[in-house]
Parts: sequence; structure tokens; C-alpha cells
Amino acid sequence: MKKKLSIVDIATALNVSKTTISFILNGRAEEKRISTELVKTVMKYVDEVGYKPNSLAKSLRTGKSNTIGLMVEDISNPFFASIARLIEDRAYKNGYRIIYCSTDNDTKKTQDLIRMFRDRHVDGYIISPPEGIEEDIESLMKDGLPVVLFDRHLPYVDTDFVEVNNLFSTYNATRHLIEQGFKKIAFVTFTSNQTQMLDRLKGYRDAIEREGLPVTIKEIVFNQNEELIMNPLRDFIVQNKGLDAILFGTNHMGTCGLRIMQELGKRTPNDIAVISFDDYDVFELYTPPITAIAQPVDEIADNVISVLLEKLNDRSGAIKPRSVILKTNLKVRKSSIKSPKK
Amino acid sequence: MKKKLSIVDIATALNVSKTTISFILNGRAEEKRISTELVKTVMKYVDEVGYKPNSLAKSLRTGKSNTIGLMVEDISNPFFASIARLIEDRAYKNGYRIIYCSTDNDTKKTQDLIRMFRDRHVDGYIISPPEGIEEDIESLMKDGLPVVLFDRHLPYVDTDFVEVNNLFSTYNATRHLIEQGFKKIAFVTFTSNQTQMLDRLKGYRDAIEREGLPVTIKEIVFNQNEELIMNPLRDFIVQNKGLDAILFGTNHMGTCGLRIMQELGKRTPNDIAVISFDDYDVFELYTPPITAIAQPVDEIADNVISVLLEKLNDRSGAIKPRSVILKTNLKVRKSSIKSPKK
DNA sequence: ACGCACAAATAAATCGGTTAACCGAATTTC
DNA sequence: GAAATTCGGTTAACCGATTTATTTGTGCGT
Repeated sequence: MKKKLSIVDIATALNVSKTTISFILNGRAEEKRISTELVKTVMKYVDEVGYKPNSLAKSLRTGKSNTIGLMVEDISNPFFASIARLIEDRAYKNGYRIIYCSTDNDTKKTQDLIRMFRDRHVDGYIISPPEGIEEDIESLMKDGLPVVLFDRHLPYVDTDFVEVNNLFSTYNATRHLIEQGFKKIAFVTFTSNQTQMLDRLKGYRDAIEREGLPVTIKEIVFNQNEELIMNPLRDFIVQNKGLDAILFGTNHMGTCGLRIMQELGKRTPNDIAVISFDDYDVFELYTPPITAIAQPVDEIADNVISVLLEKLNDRSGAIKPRSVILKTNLKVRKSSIKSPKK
Repeated sequence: MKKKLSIVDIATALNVSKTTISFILNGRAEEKRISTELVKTVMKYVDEVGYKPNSLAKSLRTGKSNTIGLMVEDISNPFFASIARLIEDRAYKNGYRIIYCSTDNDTKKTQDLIRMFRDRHVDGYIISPPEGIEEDIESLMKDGLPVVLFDRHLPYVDTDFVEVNNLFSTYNATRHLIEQGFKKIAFVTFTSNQTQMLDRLKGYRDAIEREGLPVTIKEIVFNQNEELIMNPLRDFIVQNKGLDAILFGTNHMGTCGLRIMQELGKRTPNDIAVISFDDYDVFELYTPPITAIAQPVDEIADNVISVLLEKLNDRSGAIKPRSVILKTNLKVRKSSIKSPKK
């Protein structure tokens, strides 16, 4: 087990002070008027022996860690997974590493994780925040740490965030269903007070009320155990005889919905039309393909990372928080198109 | 921005040496015979002011970081995402944090990431290794760092790994197709020399040859751009007229396959029967549902983390590397069941 | 020959912890 | 009664970097 070289090893080997080595390695040679000759010698040697500064020591001294903490709701959800992936890529290209974790929308766990991130001196935070985390976020901001929220925001915390126009998205999707001639349209979602979910709910409600149609909402408490989602959902569908169409509030909900429909032998769109928030493979490949409200994951990731980088590069902290609201794309597929025969 | 407290602040506030504080905080009070009284005072104060030791400084001194580096092929792939999620959970419960990243099966990127992990002094490595990474892994091991590979292994590197019985899995799946009466069965996969892919290929080939049926293999070079996967795949399916059934080597390949089938209007199983490696939502919800070789993700994650923890807790490094080979579960669904009418 | 500016490099402090070595008085051990 | 041990801690070195302050040597003008 060869031990790692330290800056002192380099210094003694070259018979130079470690200060000099440090200056050279940090590109401050000119500023510090170190002779070109010496710079060359040092660089050559460092390269030869493959010396890499110990980043822990570096971080300890400088207070920077070149690490970004990424907290998503659930990394195994394809929506979050793909965003995480894109953010990772962009961060990596900019010299930052990612430490990630899933919050499970659990306030306590999230607080715990924030503490751990602080502990690790991460330079910036990217979070899809659960409810009840306001104070913790504010505390981060008060300490001058850059925070970017995404997918949702905290209405009473003035920080940067990136999300989509949820209100219009479900409004628009609901209008689409109405225009297709569906009459009894339900909105099925998870019980949540998160901004994105409230907006999605409101968008649906507004569209329905505008036409004087019956508002039909089913809220299901989130649970890791999928049975506890499927059961109430099944009951709901079975009991609502006149149901025409369902708009699902998230991809997870939509997937469960499809499972139930299949189980009950209900066909879409003839028995019940379906639209789900978030697009992904399942919806595209389903028979018939499922209409979905596609979020621009690339754009979301791009915006999140560029807002964060901007804040990281601005030492003053004087930039005002920005809200980026992106557009979704309603991918109309067969599942929401009324067949003529009815 | 209140500055963080350091151990010195605590020490001076209580008029005690910082060493004492350190001993108490590390549970070595008894061993170091520190009076219960003082311990109480210190603990109370620490709790009151919410002091948290700087883990960077701690790591710098001790060489431990309580962090595990997790490198998966692609975190946006549901198979890897769910394993990552489970590993994260288990690690978290054992006091470890995860730094993760995607290798993209890119040797250079992976080397880079390993370097970064080393830099960060991660305590252990969990890797689904790309090809050509043997030396880097060996170098880690030589330096006494615990490494656990999963999903595949490196035949000439003697380290712990966790994977499934790939050979038998495709053999078994192919047998299933044969028993159903399919005659011209193709195996479609990514070009790769990774052990799991070679085994999957061999399992197929052995089953086919045993029956004297025609071996039909299509290898496609992996590419981020899905068009470059779809195109050769489409050509292959169009050109092989007599094709009865296809066994896809990975979930990604399988998904692309379904897309093509849909595009070409081919129905499964009547036109072409289908089985894919890896199970997930898409296969379960597809019409008709797709037979899949389900990997036991929970078990994989469990084994990976417990093997790693064991190595982390054993200072001697004397434990011999272990190979854990888990069983898959062939979930037989309609897509591979010969309809009687033919 | 004196003082000064500047080039080139270094010593020492620092970040926030851990830990081996030690200290002086009181108490045991043999 | 001398040596060893216990008690309740403290001192100071160290981990591997960065950074501030300081030193040394040289050329130059007068």
C-alpha cells in the first residue's frame, strides 16, 4: 500500500518550500513572481509522480468543497432520475461533484440530510423540498449558502427556483379532455400541500368549473407500499360509475392508475380516457399510448445548474432570487382522444 | 452569517482543553477516565449550542470519511436507479453517505471518477465496472480500499462481487420460448465484453444449439442517441422474415424493441414473441404484458451493502473475496406464450 | 558607499479536528 | 518505603493543504 504523496514530499524532493509548490499549483506563480524555470521543473515533477493535492485538506483550509448537494424526492422515480442524471453531467463539466440523496418527502429525513450536507461543507444545494422545511432552507440562505429549489417551491421563502407552469398545464390538459367531449373528468392525485400539487389541482378545478362540469377529485395518501395506493384508487374507479376520463397528478399515480384499469378490464379511452402528468416510456408504449404532460427535463436541469453556478460564482450574494417557470408539452396520444363510435 | 463553532470555542467556553472535548465527544471519556461530572457539563453545553464537529477536519486527521462511492452504469436506468435507492437507504442506516455517479460504461470517465473518489477519501467503492478498468480496481485493492462490484465482474480481478446467474437466466428463458414452440428465436443485445452480457449471450446460444435451432444474434453498438439503436434494430427485424421470437439482453434494448414493434405494427406474441432481461413497469403494463427476467434488486442491494460493510468493519483485510450469485425470476406473461390458433 | 525597489522564495500561522505522550498528586503494591 | 499505578486531565504534534508576513539577494541611481 503505497502512501499518497503530500505537498511536503514534493517540496523536499525538489528542495523547495511547500509554499512555492502551492503557489505554482494554484496558478499564482506569475502573481507571486516565481521563475518560469522553477515553475517548469515543479510542474514536470508533479506530473511525473502523479501528485494530486488532498482535497480534504484543501477544503478544510479554503472552505470550498466543489461539491453540490442534490436532494430529490425519490431517485428511483424516472422523472427525478433523469433530471439528476442531467444535473450530474452539467455539474461534472463545471468541476463540481454531486452528493445526492432521496428525501422521500420526509421532513425529518430531509433535515437530517441537510445537516449532513452542511457538515460536508457542500458549496451549493439543489432541492425538491418537502413540506415543513422552510426554516432549514432559510437558515441555509442566512448563512450565505446558495440554494436552488426545483419541481416546486416554498411560497414564503424567497429563493431561486425552477419549475413548470403547473397551473396552466393541468388547465390545458383538462380543456383538452373537455374539448374531446368528456363530461365527467376526475383528478387523481396524492394528498399534498406542495405548490406544484396545489397548482395542478387548481388548474384542473378551474377548467372544470369554467364549463360547469362536476368537480371530481380523489386524493390518496402517499405510501411506500403500493397496495395502499392501489386499493383506494380501485375503490374510487369502481364506485364512480359515470366516470369519463381521469387526469393523474403524477407519473407514479398514472402508472398505478393504468395498473388498476388493466386489472378491472377497463379500456382507454373508450371506457375511461386518461392523461397523466410527466411523460415516460410506460405512457409512450402503452396500448393505446397515453397522453401525458411532458416536463422539459433537459431545460429544468439546465436552468437549475446554471442558476446555481451563477450564484456560486458571485461571491457578493447580491443577485436577487429568480424564479424560472418553464412550459410543459401536452403530448396528445390516443388515450385522450374520443373515439367517434360512441 | 453566524460562523460555525469549533472545538476550540467549546473548549475555551468551558475552560477545558480541546483534547478533553474530543475524547468526550468520541465516547472515549471512560477509557480516558474523564469525570462523569465534566462529561455531563460538556455534553449539555454541546447540545445547547448545537455544536457539530467539522467532518472535513475529522476526515483529514483520521483518514475515514464515512462515505461510500457508488458508480452505476446509468442512474437514469430504472434497474440501476432502484438499486442505487436501496443501497442509499441501507448505507444511510449504517451511518454512511453515498456519493454516486454514472459511468456511462466509459472507461476514461470512470477512471476520472475513481480518482475523484479517492481524492475525497471515500471509505468504500461499489461499482458496476465498465471494460478496461481492471488496473484501476486492482490499484484500489492494493491500497487496501474495499471494493464490491455488482451486476457484472472482472474475470481477472479477484474481488467481491454480487450478480445474478445470467447464464442460466437466458438459457432458461430461451428454453421457455422453445417449449412454447417458437423456432426462430433471436437474441438482441448491445455489443459488449462485460461478463454479464457474455453470459447472457452464451445462455441463449447453448439453449438454441442444444435443440439444433438456428442461432440468430444481433449486436448493436450502444449509443446515447436512441435513433442509432432503433435504426439497426428496425433493419434487423424487417430483414429477418421468419423471426418467431426475440430475447432482449437488457431492459433498454427491450424497450427499444417494443417501440420498433409498435412502429412496424408487429403484434406480440402472434407476430413475434418477446422476452426481455430486467423487469419493470413498461413490461408489466404493456399490452400484452411482456415476459421478463426479473432481477432481485432488493437482494442485490442487500448483498452489496452487507458485503461492503463487512469489509469496512474488518480492519485486517483478511477476508477472502466473495462472489454472490443470485437467482433471477422468469416472469412469464402473455408475450411469450404461443397462442393456440397458429 | 548608501538606500531603495523589486524579484524570488520561504517560514510560520491557520483551518478544525485526533492522539501519543506526559504531568503531578494521591494511592497501591510488594 | 521505593516503585508502580490511578486519577483527571493537559500539551503539543500532526493530518495536508492555503495564505500572510517576512527574509534574502540583486541591480540601480546618486
